[in-house]
Amino acid sequence: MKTVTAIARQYKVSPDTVRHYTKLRLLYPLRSEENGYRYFGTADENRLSFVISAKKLGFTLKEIQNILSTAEAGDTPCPLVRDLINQRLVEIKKEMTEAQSLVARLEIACEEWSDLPDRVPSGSSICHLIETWQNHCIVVSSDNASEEESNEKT
Amino acid sequence: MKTVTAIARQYKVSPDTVRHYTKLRLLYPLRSEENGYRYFGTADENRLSFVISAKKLGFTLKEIQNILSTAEAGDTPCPLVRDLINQRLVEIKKEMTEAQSLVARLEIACEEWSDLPDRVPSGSSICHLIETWQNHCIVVSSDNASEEESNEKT
DNA sequence: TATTGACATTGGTGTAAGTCCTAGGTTGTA
DNA sequence: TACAACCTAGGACTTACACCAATGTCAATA
Repeated sequence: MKTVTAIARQYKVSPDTVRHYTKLRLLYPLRSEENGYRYFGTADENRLSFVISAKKLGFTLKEIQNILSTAEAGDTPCPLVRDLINQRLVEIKKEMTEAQSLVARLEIACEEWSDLPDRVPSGSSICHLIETWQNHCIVVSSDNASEEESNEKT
Repeated sequence: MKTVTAIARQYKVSPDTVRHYTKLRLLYPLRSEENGYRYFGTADENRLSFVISAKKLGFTLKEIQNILSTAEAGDTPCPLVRDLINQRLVEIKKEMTEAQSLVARLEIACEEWSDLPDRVPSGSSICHLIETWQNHCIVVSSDNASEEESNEKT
């Protein structure tokens, strides 16, 4: 049975985060009748571990809540939760691919930026970094002109 | 010269986001004297494009602000900004590696979860998903016990 | 035993990066 | 001229916390 700080330290999150998750019922520690302290057991440790990982995959706490309560019902995931997870997995894979190319571009742009020490601000283009960035962007932005995602209300 | 909605639509963000960035001086459109409308030129388009990408790499708007103003000073990046970028690049590469293994684990755990339809809640372990998750976690969590990152105040 | 220091509690405020809403002004097309 | 689709400002709401302040608890030590 661990206290807030103990479990927080172990999982490398802040005590405030642990309290926050407890408030949202992602964790449900025992409560000492005596002093009101929260005490966390191994079930909570496992939940916390899952929450942390799921967050890294971009799930919101609400979604994680959803997944956990379904999971703890003991049965198979309901189609809704299955879809939620699978959608997120597809998304994150896409994001990772994009991030990879962005990393590459930023590395190039940043290098070229510092390799052009005294180029005079040449009228139209003031910013070397952005300029270089755009140069290495052309391929990406051209197939950017396609359809897909909108920014409507859900 | 594009209006808020026009540029927002082009870069697949919300008009509110564009206004937000404008308020933070990440973009600086012309303002019509007549009706107060914001009008964005190609320089702003380039900035917006950079902001969006940088955000995907996990930079905060404040950091992006910082990078942009240094960059637009026309010279090479100051060591501070260089460090900022390089640190973030290192971090994101780490995060991506971790995310990859998390994706793999979640896929496995989720599959096994739905493949165990009617296992009776067996006393101690109520949750199939978490259980499976933990099983595939052991390797990771064992070298988790090392030193490194703390959660102190900066 | 008294006193530290490091913990615990609640409740409240602050932050980032937006979203959403209200209330009203503008523009362009039918 | 009416209507849809835009524009403005301002303020409230959201998520996932962080950071107080005031106060209570506990274990070790002087």
